[in-house]
Amino acid sequence: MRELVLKVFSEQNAAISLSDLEQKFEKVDKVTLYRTLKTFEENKLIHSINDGSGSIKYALCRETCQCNPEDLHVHFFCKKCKQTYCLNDIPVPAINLPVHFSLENISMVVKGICSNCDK
Amino acid sequence: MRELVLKVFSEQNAAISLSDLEQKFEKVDKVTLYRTLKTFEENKLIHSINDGSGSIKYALCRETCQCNPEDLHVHFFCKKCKQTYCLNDIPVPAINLPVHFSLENISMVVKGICSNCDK
DNA sequence: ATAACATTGCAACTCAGTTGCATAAACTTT
DNA sequence: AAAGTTTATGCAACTGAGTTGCAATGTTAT
Repeated sequence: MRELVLKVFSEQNAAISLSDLEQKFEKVDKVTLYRTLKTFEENKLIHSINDGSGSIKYALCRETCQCNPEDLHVHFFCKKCKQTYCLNDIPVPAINLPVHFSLENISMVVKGICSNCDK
Repeated sequence: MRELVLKVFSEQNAAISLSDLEQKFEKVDKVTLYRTLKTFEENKLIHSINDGSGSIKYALCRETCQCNPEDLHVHFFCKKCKQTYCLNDIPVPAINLPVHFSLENISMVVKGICSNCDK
């Protein structure tokens, strides 16, 4: 099962939600896929993206990714096709936090229209 | 009712979720508060923040805010006190999107420990 | 073959957000 | 002031994502 899920991810260029996954496998239980995603996430094969759409999306991490702040990239949510994309080439800019604020993680999601839908 | 809700917001320095609000008014229906939040948001009195905690938080907009990309500031979610704060003084940095990507909105949420909990 | 462990599926639940409908309150118009 | 219209509130009920417990099935090691 995990191999199949991994295959789906590698063939996909947009991020995937649990229910997206469910629809790719008609006869697999949601819970199985849920747990697969959790396992993958724990092992840093995939990372989760909260794009504000109401469901958490997941996308493959790159080989070197340790999900540290310096590994993070910007995500893009297209309002038209409702897809979320990793902008792997755009790192999340560093932020100067106020004093005594520690940084563990940054999430940056841009909303707009993607190049495909813009035509 | 709306006046009371607005008062809660103005007395609060962290963002508030619907269920936070519910607890501030023991005998007001959740739906009323829900609709109040929606109305406030439409009229740009408050803005919503998706901090990944599972519930949408709201905080007062500043007088001049039109919720345009250039009005946006960074938000901070403290893992310890579970509060979300507007870092009003830290604007969301501009991003160079790939060609043909249009920008409508950016959300930037930093996770870590806030100055209060860091002591 | 048996025991130990891992994976899957079913049912059921939580919790946030949401909608419809009925009632109640507040204005408008005559 | 009475009748009508609009607006606000409350109740019930639902959706959809995410989650948990437990039983059944499959896999691996002894």
